[in-house]
Amino acid sequence: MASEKTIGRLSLYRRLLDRLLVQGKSHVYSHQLAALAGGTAAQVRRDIMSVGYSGSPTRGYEIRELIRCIGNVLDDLHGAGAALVGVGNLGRAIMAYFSGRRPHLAIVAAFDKDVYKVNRVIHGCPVYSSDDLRQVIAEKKIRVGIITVPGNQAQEVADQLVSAGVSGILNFAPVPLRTPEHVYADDLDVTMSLEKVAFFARQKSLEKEAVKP
Amino acid sequence: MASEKTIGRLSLYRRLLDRLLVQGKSHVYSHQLAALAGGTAAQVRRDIMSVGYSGSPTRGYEIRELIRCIGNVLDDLHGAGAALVGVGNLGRAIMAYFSGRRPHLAIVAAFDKDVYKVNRVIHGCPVYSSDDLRQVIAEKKIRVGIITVPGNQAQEVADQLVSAGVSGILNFAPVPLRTPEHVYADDLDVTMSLEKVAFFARQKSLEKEAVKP
DNA sequence: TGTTGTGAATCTCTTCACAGCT
DNA sequence: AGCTGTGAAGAGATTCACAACA
Repeated sequence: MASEKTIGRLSLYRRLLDRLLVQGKSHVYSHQLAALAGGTAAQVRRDIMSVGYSGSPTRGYEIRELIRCIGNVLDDLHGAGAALVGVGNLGRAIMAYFSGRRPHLAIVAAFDKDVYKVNRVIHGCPVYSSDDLRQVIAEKKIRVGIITVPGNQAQEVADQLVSAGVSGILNFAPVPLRTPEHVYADDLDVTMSLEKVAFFARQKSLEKEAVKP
Repeated sequence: MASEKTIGRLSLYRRLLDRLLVQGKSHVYSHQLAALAGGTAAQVRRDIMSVGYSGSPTRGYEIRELIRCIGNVLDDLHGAGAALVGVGNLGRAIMAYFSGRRPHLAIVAAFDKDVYKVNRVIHGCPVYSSDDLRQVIAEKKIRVGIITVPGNQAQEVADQLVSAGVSGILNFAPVPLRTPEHVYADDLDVTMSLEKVAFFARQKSLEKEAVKP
C-alpha cells in the first residue's frame, strides 16, 4: 500500500499532468515531472510504480493514461462529497476554492451555528444549521469532514462528525484532534507552518550574512 | 540543529503550554504534553532536548521556563514581520487569524493588485499596491512572505518576494514554488491535503466494512 | 544514447529501553 | 515509584546505481 507521503505527491502529480495535457503535451519523463513537482526523478518513478502503471523507456509516461491510473488509486469510484463545518472567513475561502474544481471531490454541505448564515447557498453549496449535521451527513452519505471553526470548538465538532459517521477529517483549527483509530485525521496547522517558515528564514539569513560578512 | 519536524512540533507545544498556563498549571510531564499534541512521550522529550532545557524527574517540566526556552529557539530576538500577497478570501482569512495573535510574528504588510483594495487597513494591517512590494519590504525589513494569490500568479509573486529580499515563503497556492537555495519555502497545499484525507477515509471505511460484513 | 523499474544502500525520524535521579 | 535524558535499535522514506530495454 502506498504511503501517506506518496498519496500526497500523487495528488500533486495529477494536477501537474492536467496542466501539461492542457498545454498539448502527450508524454512526460520522470525528470520533467520531478522538476515541476520539486522532487527527484527517482522519487517520481517510485511513486508512479505504486499506481501500477509503466512508462516506456523511449517516450516516458503517457500523460493521459497516467492521470487515469492515479485517479484509479485516489478517487472513489462513486465520487465523494465532503462537509465543511464553520462558515467563517477561512471556511468561505475554502468553499470558494473548491467550488466547481474537482467534481469527484466537492464540498456538498456546509454547517454553521449562526442563523444568519444557514439556509443560504454559498459558492454553490448549501449551508445548514449545525443542529442538522448528523442528519444531513447521513442522508448525503458524506465520509469526509473539513473543520474551519475556532480552536475551542474544533474537538467538539470533530466528535460530532465522527459520531455522524465520517471516516476522514481535515482540520484547520490550531488544535490537534483526538479521533478514534478508525478515523483518519490530518491537522493543517497554519500557525505551525508560519512559525516554521519564520524560523528557517532566519537560519537562511544568518547563513547569507556568514558568507558575506 | 533541530530538524524541520521538530521545529514544527515546538511551535505546537508552545501553544499547548500557553493554554496550560492559562488553566493555572505550572508543571507538565512529557506524557501529558504528548497526549495533548497527539504524539509520544519519548518524542516530546527528544524535541525538548533540542531547546536545551531540562526538566525535573519529580515535577516534570516547568511550563513558564519551557515556553521561554522554546521562544529562544523559535523567535527572532527583534520580532519578525511577514508580508502577505493576495488579499482575496484566503488572504483575508489568514490576516484575520493572525491579527493580534502573536506580536513577535505579525503580518505587517499586505499587497494586492486591485486598486479597490489598496490603501486600506484590513484586520489592522495596511494594504499596499503590489507595485510597491519591493520598496515596502525593504523599508520594513520583512523577511517572510505569505502567498495567497491564484496558482497562475504564485511563481511570479515568489520571484518578486525573493528579489525583494525575503528568505522564507509560505505558499498557499496549489503550485510548488521554485526558489533559490538561500530561500526556505513551504508549500501548504490544501487540495493535496483534502485528497489525502479522502483517500484514507475510504481506506478506513473499507477496513470497517471488512470487519463487520 | 537516454530512459524506466527496482534492489540495495543511505539517510532521517521515531521508538525502545534503561541508567540516573529525586 | 515514576519521571527525565539519551544511546541504541528500529522503521520509513529517499536516493543511488545499474540491468534491461527501445
